[in-house]
Amino acid sequence: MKFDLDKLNKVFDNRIRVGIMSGLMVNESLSFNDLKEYLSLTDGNLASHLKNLEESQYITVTKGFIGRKTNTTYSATEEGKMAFKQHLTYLENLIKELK
Amino acid sequence: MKFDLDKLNKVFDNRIRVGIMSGLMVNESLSFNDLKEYLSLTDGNLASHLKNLEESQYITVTKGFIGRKTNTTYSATEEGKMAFKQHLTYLENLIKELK
DNA sequence: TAAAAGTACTTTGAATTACAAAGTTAATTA
DNA sequence: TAATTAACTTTGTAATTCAAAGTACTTTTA
Repeated sequence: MKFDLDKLNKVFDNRIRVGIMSGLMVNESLSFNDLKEYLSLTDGNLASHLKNLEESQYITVTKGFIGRKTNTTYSATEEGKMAFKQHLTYLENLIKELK
Repeated sequence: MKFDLDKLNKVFDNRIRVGIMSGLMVNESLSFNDLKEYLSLTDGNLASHLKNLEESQYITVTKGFIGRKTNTTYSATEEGKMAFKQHLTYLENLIKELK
């Protein structure tokens, strides 16, 4: 039997990106500061993981305002949601096998 | 709400180590070559991930023979099994929340 | 109106991690 | 005795991760 490593998505091989994605699966969108607080990260670290997810086309970025303050929000794309679900499904199957 | 990153075990933040552990959850023990074939890895890469898991005390190493050939086998420790289960349980809860 | 603070980054640099490839040791089989 | 096998270790490079500092722009506060 072979274990197909490629079924586990490399993008999600990181706890922070898993955290971002699960936030964005439950919430239609989250702001930079929401995510920063949600995950207790520094600006730079958060920004770099968001960039990674954006480059993978798993999230989209929308720049807007709340009142007069800038407000950037992030949402999971359909592709991102599917990829994340697939990743979790594969892990879920692992779990089942182990029981 | 906060996402507790520490509930996701850093040791399992890697596909190869997840693969090794799930192999060792299902099989009482596996040889170096079993694992090498199971995961399609080079010797060096496999050895380094095994070392990581051993240092984390999640697996044990037993050096023996099959006939006259050397045969090293690896097994998950109780601690390793628990840690891996906990990791997967936390992911499982994530999955549930997303449904 | 000048200074301080907030938002959302980017840049820099260091530390850690991952990985392939080659080398090693010791036994074994052709 | 030469080649093969097992299980590594070493070496070196590339990629990843992360904090901290810097930036640009706007807004609020003193």
